[in-house]
Amino acid sequence: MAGIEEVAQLAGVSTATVSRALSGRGHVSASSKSKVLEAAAQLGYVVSSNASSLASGRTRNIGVVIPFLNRWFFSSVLEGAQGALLRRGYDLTLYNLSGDGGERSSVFEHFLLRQRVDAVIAVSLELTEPEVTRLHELGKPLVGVGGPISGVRTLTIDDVAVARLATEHLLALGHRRIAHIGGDVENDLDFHLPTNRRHGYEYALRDAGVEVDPRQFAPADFTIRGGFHAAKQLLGVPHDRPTAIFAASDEMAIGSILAARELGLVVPRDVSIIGIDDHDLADFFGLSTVAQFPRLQGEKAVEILMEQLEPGPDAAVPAATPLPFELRVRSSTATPPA
Amino acid sequence: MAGIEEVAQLAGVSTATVSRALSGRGHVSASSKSKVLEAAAQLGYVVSSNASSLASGRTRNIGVVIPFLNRWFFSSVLEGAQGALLRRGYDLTLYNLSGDGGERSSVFEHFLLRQRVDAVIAVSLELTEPEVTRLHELGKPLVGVGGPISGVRTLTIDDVAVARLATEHLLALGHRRIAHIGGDVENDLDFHLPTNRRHGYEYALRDAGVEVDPRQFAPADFTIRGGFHAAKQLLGVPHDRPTAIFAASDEMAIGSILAARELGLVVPRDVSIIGIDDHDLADFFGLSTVAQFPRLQGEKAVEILMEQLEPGPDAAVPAATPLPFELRVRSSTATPPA
DNA sequence: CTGAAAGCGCTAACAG
DNA sequence: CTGTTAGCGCTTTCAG
Repeated sequence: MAGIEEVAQLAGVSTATVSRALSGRGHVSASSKSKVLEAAAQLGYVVSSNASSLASGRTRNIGVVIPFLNRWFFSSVLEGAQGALLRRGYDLTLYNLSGDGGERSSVFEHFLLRQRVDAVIAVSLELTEPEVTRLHELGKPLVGVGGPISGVRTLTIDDVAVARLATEHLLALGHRRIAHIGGDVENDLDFHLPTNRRHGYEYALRDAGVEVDPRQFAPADFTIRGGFHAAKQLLGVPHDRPTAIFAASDEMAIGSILAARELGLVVPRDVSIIGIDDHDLADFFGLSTVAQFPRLQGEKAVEILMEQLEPGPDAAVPAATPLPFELRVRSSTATPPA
Repeated sequence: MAGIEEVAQLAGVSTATVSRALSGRGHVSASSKSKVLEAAAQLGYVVSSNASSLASGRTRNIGVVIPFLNRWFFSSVLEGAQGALLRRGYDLTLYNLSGDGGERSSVFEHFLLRQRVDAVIAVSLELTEPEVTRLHELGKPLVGVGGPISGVRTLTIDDVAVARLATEHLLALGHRRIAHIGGDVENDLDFHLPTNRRHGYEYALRDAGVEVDPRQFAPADFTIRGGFHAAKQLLGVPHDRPTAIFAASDEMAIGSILAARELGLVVPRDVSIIGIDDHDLADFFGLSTVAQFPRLQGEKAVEILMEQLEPGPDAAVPAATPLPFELRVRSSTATPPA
């Protein structure tokens, strides 16, 4: 491992100049710069991130705290963030808080405070007041994705609007008996999301003059299996079966499609089904859905942090830009049976 | 942020003693230790990882290089590794090489050389000779999971044996016309895996005196969709339809189940289907499979590295322990139709 | 634009 | 068992 000194010697300049040339901060003449670059390349020199961090106080490393790795939304956000960081020369250190409070507090009390990260991205985690405060005290920017954190810049789609759009799609097709599979409010890390989606559904119905029937709601856990069982309940009734189901996630919607099939129902002839996400499998199942773009959300989170960490000339944090979503109509929705 | 000096002062000892007490290396009297611990707790002191790393040469951080985040096997390995590291006080920095060679070389030439990691776990990546050499030169231990890297300790299930077991399960039930959905050798990052599984399948057939028929093979990309299309081909033939399908992954097996259903075939009455993995969804689909345990593989990779990084008294790297796998018979396999 | 030099906060000999 | 002290390798004032 060549050190900065060797590079300086080979380039015929001081270590200070090498540092400036390589990091881009401070002015260096073009000729010095090219000499340094060449010398560094020749020696295969790479800065020691520790020495650099210690001296500068910046780590070029971002912490991502995330509750699941094996769910589409989460892995997509992670992928987006990782890619965006890699492009900017940043590392990503991962904290997967699948577990209990013990793991969680250890991450906050130990890991994040080790000065190993410049900033934190919290995905679908409702941080507590002290957790947020602690990070702020350390001067670490924090941005949330997917769960509202009070007092913190957070990227979330407008869940109410998304759910409303999905429901309105069904209403426009002529459906009136529309069931909803949503989250189990008791058991969710982030109870806002299912609640908001349910509200969007209810607003849409009311606006259309359709009464909200609590029997047309079934809770599930956002998985295919959960959606399957919930849909079985909803579709298994002997009378007044719903003609459509709006599921709060694509996975539950896919479970619903499978449940419908098992009950001998043809989708969309006998029942229409729509979800939210535009999951990898949505296209395969011909599922109509409202797409959100989690990868983009991960990338955007990085952009926001970068503007705080390395304020550019183009200034101005793009305030609360609303996140995009988009209705994708496929073959799981149609007019209700006559 | 309190520093080590303040802790030393409060505890009435030197910084060296604080360092020793907190890191556990070197002897410290019980009384000093408890004073230090208390002082540290009181001040909310946490070591600066950079300063510590710079001085000691150890980072307590492991790099994980992985090609996918959104596939069950990969996210499970990652989860296992993350958990095991967290428990030991290590961080995990993630390098997701979904992309082309550019990204890849940048990770190897830049990121991994920044001295930010003590060791590397490479998941299903065939590292090139120079990449391995480079890491070795730096004295960074390296362990592979899931793809054979020449000259490197690698954790992989015995793919031949696993495939053989799955196939033998079908043979034992009385099947003779057994199709196989495997990898597309052209397009795989790791072509060994599909090849080995195909070999296992063929060996099992031969040992049972069944001729291998190349028309009973269909390539796919390890996804549900891919398995669906491949199975359609295999099951759609008008004559001599296979009575069983062995898919090289559960996702492809699930695709096959869906394809069979669409063709009006009842599983397992008309066709038996078995996969490999024990994917999250396997149970839901009643899929018989050979379970591998990717989480465990991630954890084990960490253990191996730890023994190199912090050689314990219990010494001895547990050499090439074979990884466990296990036949799980559910409801997708049965005797062939009469 | 460039160089000299003072640390960044901790660890690891080395003495004692 | 504990304190003293010299760095770890780089960045960044501060002069020039």
